[in-house]
Amino acid sequence: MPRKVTSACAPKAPLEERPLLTLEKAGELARLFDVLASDTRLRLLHALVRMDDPYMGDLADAVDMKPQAVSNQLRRLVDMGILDTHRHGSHVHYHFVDTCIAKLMYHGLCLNDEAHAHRLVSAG
Amino acid sequence: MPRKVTSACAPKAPLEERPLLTLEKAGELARLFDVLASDTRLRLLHALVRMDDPYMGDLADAVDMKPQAVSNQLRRLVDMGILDTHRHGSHVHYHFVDTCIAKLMYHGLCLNDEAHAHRLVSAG
DNA sequence: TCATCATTACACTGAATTGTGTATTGAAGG
DNA sequence: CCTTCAATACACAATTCAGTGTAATGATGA
Repeated sequence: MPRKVTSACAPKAPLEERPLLTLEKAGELARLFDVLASDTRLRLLHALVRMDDPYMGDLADAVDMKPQAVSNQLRRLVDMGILDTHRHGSHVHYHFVDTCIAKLMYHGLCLNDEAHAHRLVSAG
Repeated sequence: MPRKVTSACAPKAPLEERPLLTLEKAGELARLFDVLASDTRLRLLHALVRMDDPYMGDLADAVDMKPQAVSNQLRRLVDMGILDTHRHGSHVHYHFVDTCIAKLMYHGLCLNDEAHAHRLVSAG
């Protein structure tokens, strides 16, 4: 079995052709989106994309929040399998396990911009 | 006003090149993802993609939930600007305002599948 | 107008989440 | 060994949210 880093999402059957999401599948997916359903986590993830191998303190500075709060959220992201860590001296660095989550964030951002434009057009 | 369904998201600057999300922007985006951070809403949206112009009762049947609960969630989706409604007799039909949200769901689903495969490979 | 059914509004309960404050762990350096 | 600082664990208070049960609205048909 080839050891391959997934950076793109494999093409799958479109939504219309899939059987209705089971409760279990829907629950998994909901937990995934829930990761991105927080302004704090979104900003942390964005900071991670922008910075090069930052450690926790860097991220706390970037989002201007207390280390405890940032550590809490980062731990959630690690538990979810979104991020991974490695120590360097007394500092703990964070990095993405899979960049797909960033792509998802990007898609959401585009959609949000679209919605804004749409509203401006239709509502004036 | 031309009746046009927007189905593609405009290309934008990649995440790395954008300034760090402001609290406001991050909040908007978080609310967007929060819509998809619920197994019930995901299944309702999926049912909407699969069915042709369903009304509330259809959707309640599809997800096997009480009409009140379904109506609550649908109302949230309408308030968010994700769905729109039109009456047909005593029935209220729901449809997407913009299919981008479905694309986002699709991306999330792919990512979830990928993560599963990944886990199977690395953890055995 | 009246009866009936579909849909929605409203108040409520239980569960989950976030950031805070405090205490603890862990590593670097004298 | 001891001090110092980074990072985390833990309990707590405030907030948010989903589904339930009941009541109200709205349309259909006699």
